[in-house]
Amino acid sequence: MGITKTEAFSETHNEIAQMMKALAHPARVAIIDYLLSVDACICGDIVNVLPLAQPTVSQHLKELKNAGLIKGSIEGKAICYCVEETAIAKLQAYLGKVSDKINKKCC
Amino acid sequence: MGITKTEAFSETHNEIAQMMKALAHPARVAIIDYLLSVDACICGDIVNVLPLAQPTVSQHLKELKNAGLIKGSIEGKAICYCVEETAIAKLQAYLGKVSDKINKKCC
DNA sequence: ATTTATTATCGTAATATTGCAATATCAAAA
DNA sequence: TTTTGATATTGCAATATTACGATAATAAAT
Repeated sequence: MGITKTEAFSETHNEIAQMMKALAHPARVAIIDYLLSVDACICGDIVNVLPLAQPTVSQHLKELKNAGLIKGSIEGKAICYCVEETAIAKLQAYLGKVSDKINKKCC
Repeated sequence: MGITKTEAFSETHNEIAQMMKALAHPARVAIIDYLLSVDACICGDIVNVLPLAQPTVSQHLKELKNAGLIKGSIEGKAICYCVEETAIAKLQAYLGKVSDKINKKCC
């Protein structure tokens, strides 16, 4: 099939999965890293930094935005992107809970 | 195409992406959660808990194992799975770094 | 040795993702 | 208003993922 049985899972599980999915591609991880490497919003040069064509980068940016991991504000003829704190915090919270629950009596 | 340009990205970015990908499906997040909900290794009933057929669950378990997120040890005619601390720690470390770098002078 | 219980693999269909060329859009600048 | 520069959208081909029925493999129990 290729279709995920979304309805069959809890909203939380779906939400976490969706954010993880946004980071499930090296290009998107690279984009996040690049946005953070400069300590300001980035307008422009994302495309020049990545080994991908402009439409492909645009697509990846869209996915990151849809998942709520970055936000973009129009700045003249360019668009400034930066990382969304909230989403990262959510992922951290989730992994924190996972980490807490390990160690108990397992393996 | 549908093929990721893996070689074009750093090893780190690829490694992070791969682990994120393992959690990029609600079924796999649910599996992790279930493994943690019982504070011991789980032999058996993973299939009964998930709304998916046995082959599908087996496939998801395989992906989690390949990504290093869980480990499984043969226990008689069953297999015991539990979450791999190391992988979770790596993801936490990554998100920690991301989180640290935000906040500076952005948006 | 057969049965039983549990997990893995194979094969396959349906859908999703990745990547890019071509093209469109949109706002500033000339 | 035409050009220019930056990003988005469309369309398409190649590959990946998801899901499951059928079947195999494995090890304990009978």
